[in-house]
Amino acid sequence: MFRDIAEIMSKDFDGKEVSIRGWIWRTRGSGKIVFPTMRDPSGVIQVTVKKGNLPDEQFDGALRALIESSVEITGTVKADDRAPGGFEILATGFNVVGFADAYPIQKDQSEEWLRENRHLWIRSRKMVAIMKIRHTVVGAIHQYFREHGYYEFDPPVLQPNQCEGGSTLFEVKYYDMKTYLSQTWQLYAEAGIFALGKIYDVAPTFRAEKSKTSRHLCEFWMAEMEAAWMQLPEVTEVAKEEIKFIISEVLKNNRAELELLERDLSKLEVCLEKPFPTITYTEGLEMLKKDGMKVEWGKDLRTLEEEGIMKHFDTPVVVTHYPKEIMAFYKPTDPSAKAPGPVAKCFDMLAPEGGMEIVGGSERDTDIAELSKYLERDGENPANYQFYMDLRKYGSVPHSGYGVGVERLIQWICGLDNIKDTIAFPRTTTRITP
RNA sequence: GCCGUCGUAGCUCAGCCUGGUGGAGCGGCUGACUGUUAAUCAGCAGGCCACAGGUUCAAAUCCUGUCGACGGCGCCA
Repeated sequence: MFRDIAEIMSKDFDGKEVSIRGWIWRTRGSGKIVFPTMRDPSGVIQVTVKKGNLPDEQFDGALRALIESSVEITGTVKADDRAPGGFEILATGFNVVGFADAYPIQKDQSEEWLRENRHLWIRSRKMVAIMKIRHTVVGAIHQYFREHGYYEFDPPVLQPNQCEGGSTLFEVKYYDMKTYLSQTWQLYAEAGIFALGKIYDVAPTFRAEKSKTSRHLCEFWMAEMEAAWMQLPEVTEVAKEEIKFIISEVLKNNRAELELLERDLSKLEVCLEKPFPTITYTEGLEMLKKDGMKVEWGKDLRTLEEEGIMKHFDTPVVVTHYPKEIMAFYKPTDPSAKAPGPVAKCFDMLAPEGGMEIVGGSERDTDIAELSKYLERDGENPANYQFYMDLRKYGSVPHSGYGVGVERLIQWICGLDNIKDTIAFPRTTTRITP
């Protein structure tokens, strides 16, 4: 019976014989003794292989096996202060299943090299920790929505229309026609709510933005929700509650991983203790003006400005009511809002420690004339949105939704410099391999 | 799209300013060592100096162009 390494790193196993299997993480040897440190998905443990304790050909195998060789080991667990982690296995059997070539990833590595060798780098302790946290985050999203009466609803990935701006679409050959990879599920979600009421999904999203930043991927996962009858004030509260739940699940399940990533846990814990504030775009600008920043009403918040606003907060913040003119066509004007110009019933959620946008959402416009006007503004033909307009003709209701950038959320939760580390195989403007 | 940085051994880099026989560390291989934590010590192998032109007696080094990678901005999640 093979056991997980994490399981045997305790006093209960001290002195007992165990078998493990995994890969050589580090190794060091002399003519008579070898110290391979083994890893498996659960953890690492040092193994001590002494000549004479096992057949000579197995000792020779231990001496010859390079990093990442796959091995089955039998031996006795011993507490030993000289071993990293406090426990080691004194080997009596060492069966090399697959000898590894010289491993290309060593101690001095450039970011570029690690991306070139991502298929191997995901074995690293750092990537394993991040992928385990990702597992918790995505699981929490499903759990949150299912426990709150939402149905999972899957939209098509191949879509004929734009939604967030035509220049950022990936075009796909579709028999003798052309179509595009999904930028959002939104148009289809707005149809789905008339059947299911409250829906959500977690799905891949494709945007051909030419963004070369540490916060952008061309292929990323978006966790979206859409709900009939829901209006802006309510939907922002749903978003806050969802994010809070995700953070609590990560803190509950992934403390060891966060510590391995050297994440300051207090930055996450404070988010469970306090409510997330809601401010308007206009109020945000006032804060920036008080800080001496030059800002102009009517322009979108830039990275610098989002960072400036978030200096005042240590939890995520919802910013509502951005200027109507700079928003996507489906975000409706809020006639009752007090602002220097027309503003939309929309919101972003900004993360602390830098002001990254982790959520974007809005109420959806139900006025066919308004929708047509703003589609034309964007150079689109409203006739191509027949099905979308139909939704306003057959029992229209107020409704709202938002999308969470899964990788952005993970990046902030893990405290990572670069979003490319939040996903096993990142797709960027310049990389589609491995 | 704009701005910036960088392409030299399998990896990480020095050398370039001031042109003159290509260097180090790590990794690999051989050998020594029965407690290593990025082991140590001795030796060996390993290079179209991104590519293409140009200047020069002579180019990794100077000039021009191309390609590639990375980062920042804008835009977005």
